[in-house]
This record gives sequence, C-alpha cells and structure tokens, in this order.
Amino acid sequence: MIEKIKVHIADDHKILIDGLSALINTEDAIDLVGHSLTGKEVIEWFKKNKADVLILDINMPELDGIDVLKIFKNRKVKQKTIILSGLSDPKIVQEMMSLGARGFIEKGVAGEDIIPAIKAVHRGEKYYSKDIKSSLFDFLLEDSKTEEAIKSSAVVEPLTDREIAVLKLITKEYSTSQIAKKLDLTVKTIETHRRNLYKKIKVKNVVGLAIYAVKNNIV
Amino acid sequence: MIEKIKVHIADDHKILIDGLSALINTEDAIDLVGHSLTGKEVIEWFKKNKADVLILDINMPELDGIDVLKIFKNRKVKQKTIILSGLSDPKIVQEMMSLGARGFIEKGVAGEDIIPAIKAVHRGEKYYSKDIKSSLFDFLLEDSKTEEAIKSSAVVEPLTDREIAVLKLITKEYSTSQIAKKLDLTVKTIETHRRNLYKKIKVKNVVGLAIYAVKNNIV
DNA sequence: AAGTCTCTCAGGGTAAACCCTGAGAGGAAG
DNA sequence: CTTCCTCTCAGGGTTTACCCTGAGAGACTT
Repeated sequence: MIEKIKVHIADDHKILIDGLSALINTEDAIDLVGHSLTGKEVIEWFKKNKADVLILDINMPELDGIDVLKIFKNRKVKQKTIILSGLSDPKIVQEMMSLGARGFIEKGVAGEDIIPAIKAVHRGEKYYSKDIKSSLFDFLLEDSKTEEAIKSSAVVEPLTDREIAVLKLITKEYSTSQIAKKLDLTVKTIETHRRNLYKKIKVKNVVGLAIYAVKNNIV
Repeated sequence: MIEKIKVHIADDHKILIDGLSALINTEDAIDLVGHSLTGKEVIEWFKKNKADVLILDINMPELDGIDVLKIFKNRKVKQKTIILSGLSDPKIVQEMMSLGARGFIEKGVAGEDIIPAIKAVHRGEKYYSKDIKSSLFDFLLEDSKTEEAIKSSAVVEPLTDREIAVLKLITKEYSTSQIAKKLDLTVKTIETHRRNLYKKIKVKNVVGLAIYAVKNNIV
C-alpha cells in the first residue's frame, strides 16, 4: 500500500479549516493529520508530530505564518509548506519564498487547487495558484532569477517591542504628540521610532504603516 | 417529502465557498443552489433565482455585503441572511443587523456552526456565533434596546466614485499634490474629498482611511 | 573590551496634512 | 423648477508629518 500524504492545516479561521478538511477528505491519497489555529500551536504540534505538507495561513494572531517559517528554518524542520494567503502582497510572497515555502495559494482561488497543490509540493515541485503566476511577479518565478531576487529581496526586518507599541497607537489614529504622552516619552523619540518603522517596512508614510499593520494583524 | 432549505453562498474567497459547499453537502436537509464571488453576482443571481438563506461575506470587492443588503432591503427581497465576517467590527455588526441580517458568524469559529445557523435562521430565529454573543455587544442582542441602538448607529455613508478613487491613491502612499496631478485636479479639490472621506468614514486622519480601505478590500 | 542593538533625545528645517468657510456648475429626482 | 448631490475650487490659517544629522545610556554578544 502506498503511503498517504500527511497534511497539517494552520489557519485562525476554523471555518476554513473545517471546509478544507471536508475537501481533503474526498481525496484518498491525502491524510489530514492535524490542524492549528495559531502559530504557537503549529510549533508545538511539530515538536511532537510530523507531517509531509503544512498548509499555512500568513495572517494569524500571536505568531504569524512568517514567524513560523522563520522558526522552522532555524530548526531545520523539513516539511513542505504551502502558503495560504488572502492578499498576495509582493513583499510577503517574496519573503515567504525566501523562507522556504514551496507553494502559494490565494484564498480567492478555487478550492480544487488545494489537492493538486499538495501533491505537487509533496513531489518536490513548486506550486503557485494562477493569480499569483499571472501577476506582476512572474519574473520571480523564473528559476534563474528567483534565487538571487529572493536573497536581495525586500524582507521586512523584525520590529522591536517599542516599534510595535508605537505602530499600534498610530493605527488608533493617535498623533505623534499624543503617543508621546501616552508612552511618557518625548515627541522626538516617537519620531525616531516612526522613521525606523518606515525604513524597516519600506514605506513612505503612515498610510503604508497602517496598511502593513492591518495586513499583518497588528491592529 | 420535506422541502430542502435552499442556500446561496457569497464570498470572494472561492476556496471558502468550496469548503463550505463540501460541509453543507454532508447535510441532507440543505441544498446549495448557487454561489457568488462578488456583490454584483449576488444581485444578479437573485433577480433570476431565489434561495431561502443567503450566506454573505461582508468583505467583497465592488459591491460589498453591506451594499448588497441595502439593495435587498429596498427591493424587499425576502431571503434570510447570515453574515460571514472575518472581523466583528461593532459598527459593521450593528449596521448589518439594522439592514435585516438574521445571523452573524465569525470566520474564526468552527465550521459546524454553519449548519445549525442555517436551520435556525430558516426557522425564523436569529443566530449569532459564540464569539459575537460573548463580546462586548451583548447589550445589542437584547431585543428592547436593539432597535433604537440600531437606528442611531454609526452607519458609514456610501462613498462616491471620486472618493473611492482618491482613497485608492491615498492607500498607494501618494500625497495630496501627487493625487491632484494624477487625477488632473487642484490640490484643494483633493483636500475636500479627503475631508469628506473623514466625515463619512468617521475617522480622524489618513491612518483611519487606510485601515478602512484595507478592511473593506478597497486596496 | 569592542561591537551591536534598542531606546532615548535634540536642533532645525520643509512639506504636507488638517481645519474653517464659502461657493459655483452640472446632473438627477421630485 | 427647485431641491439635492457630486464634483469642483478658493483663501487663509494651524498643526503635524517628515527629513537630516548626531548622540548618549544600557543590555547583550563575541
């Protein structure tokens, strides 16, 4: 008997996990061996168990998909990962790929894609849903360029605690001086944190920060 | 033979539609009679067909769930609607309810909730997933207060085409003067649109606009 | 002990955001 | 034909965001 492909799903929307489970259960060659609702659960689960393929949502509370991949990269966990993403922000696609993701599926595409994606990735291939392919990032998927492009790619540097605190207050529509009062710091300090956020996230102004915050569940 | 409950699903994430379909198909008493990926499709579908229950995502491009409900309210379409929502923003919950939604399910909850929700709503009851119930909006669900609270609630006025165009450019991190050039208008005009956006969306600055745009898929 | 990183703060500047009021033109609807 | 709405634009104002440079204190690393 041929071994089934073991799959683990991680998504903070349980309704999506349940839906995908039902879909995957229609396929004999694939076995759903676990699921997680948060990044932390994924890490914990993989300490004790193993799966061939991990279907990973990027937007999760606490530890998000990016954090999970970073941790897995260091620990050399060798499952193959398919990213589930609502929005295909170029920066994130690049980052995920540089962190070893093998597949990328937009939530906007048909559910039938999930089965071929699992099989392809398990065979060692890469898999991208059509919308990603046809997007402006085609160049990224052409192998020769890929590796280099990834290495020099726009990976968002990790934010410090203070920066996240400031970012959260910014998204609450507080001005720099209001944030300064709130955190009992000078305006100049907040301005510095602000500028560092711009640099790290590679955006031009608060708007970019706000969008980043929402997309990354920092709100 | 008892008639099956006819259900229509609308969500811009096809993967979620497919998942829910698989779930719903396990239930004999319920019949999936259609699905839509955009608000427009929902409207068109209901012109020619009918369903007992509509499962409606609030975040959809073009026409969102709120717009759909508004249109249905005017046309007195009499299907029962269950809202599917990623984020349970109080303003939106209130608005949806005032527009006649009968059920409210967070995407974060278990998929098993969907079947009882459909049945309950079809029987004429209201249905809210646990997270909603246990949230700070309990008071809203106590009938006496509900109606009044809804009438005076923070309903976001519909945005005009120009306003949406400006909002989109704002989220691309363009400054007012850059937007003016792009749209071939004066800076003063853009400023006016900006201020009107603040009023309508009830936010204080660009940050609020950006967040609203992302959450409502205007990005 | 010399880096490296985070967090803090400063001076001094330009550009942009934000606020107030007022208003005309054109289209849609009553 | 008047009312309502959208879109356009203006004068003149305050406040905030944003840019550049520089720097000290404390923690942690190698």
